[in-house]
Amino acid sequence: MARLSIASWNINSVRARIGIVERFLRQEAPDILCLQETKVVDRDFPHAMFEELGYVHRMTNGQPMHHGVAILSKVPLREDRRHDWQDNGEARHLGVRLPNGILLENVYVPAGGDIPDPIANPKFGQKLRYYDRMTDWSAGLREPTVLVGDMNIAPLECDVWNHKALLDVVSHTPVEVAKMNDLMASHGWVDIGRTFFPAPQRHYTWWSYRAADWKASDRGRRLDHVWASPKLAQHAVGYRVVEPARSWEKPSDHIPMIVEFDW
DNA sequence: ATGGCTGGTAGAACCAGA
Repeated sequence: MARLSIASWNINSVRARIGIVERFLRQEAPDILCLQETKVVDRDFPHAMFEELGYVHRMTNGQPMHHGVAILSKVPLREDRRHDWQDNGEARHLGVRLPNGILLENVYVPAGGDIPDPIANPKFGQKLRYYDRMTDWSAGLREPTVLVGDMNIAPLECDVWNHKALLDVVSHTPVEVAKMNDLMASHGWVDIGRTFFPAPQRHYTWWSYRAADWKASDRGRRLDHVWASPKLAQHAVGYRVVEPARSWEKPSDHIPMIVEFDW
């Protein structure tokens, strides 16, 4: 049995936060780190720190200004594919095959704008269609797969600080939750986060920058997720988040998650 | 209490995030 740890973090600019990414890697030393919202084109990706810390296998899928994902790894990676589930050229996915043959999918789902109405707000419709296309892909998936990333939906009542107050807020609307449930059912995905922190436990991964004191108000949401194929999920031996990272210097508004497998 | 913030990029009374 070999142990492998995989971290995922929406970093909100990898260049602006290279210092806390290094702090995280020195402290937690995951084998693989999946980043979302890198906000950097591939030729400007800050490779040096990762190289120094032994993350010598790196794949990036960036674009100017927004979005962007990357996988930094101590173990070899083979690129599998880059899905464009919006079909608009945005850099939101990177899939790789690990040395043991397992697939790792790093996803950054669109936020969906402010208004939860696809007519008034086309971005919301795009988000729903993104889930539909992911579901089409997932339904045909036959291999053991780990899916991590910023799914931009907090599905359970206990995934938000106030269920009733957020029912009309993009990320927690019933139509979004239904789309996420369809996606989960299409492959039998196991929600590793809730396997290790069962509902109704408090478990958040994001807090707005706009709160005067994120910890005191604690108006969090669980937007970031780790999923595994049903049989693979039985090999998950650990899952944790690093909540103190939300208070590190110049933090991301998301915190990192780490999942460990024995296989 | 949907924004009181933040980053990228342009050089803005900008955009996007969620």
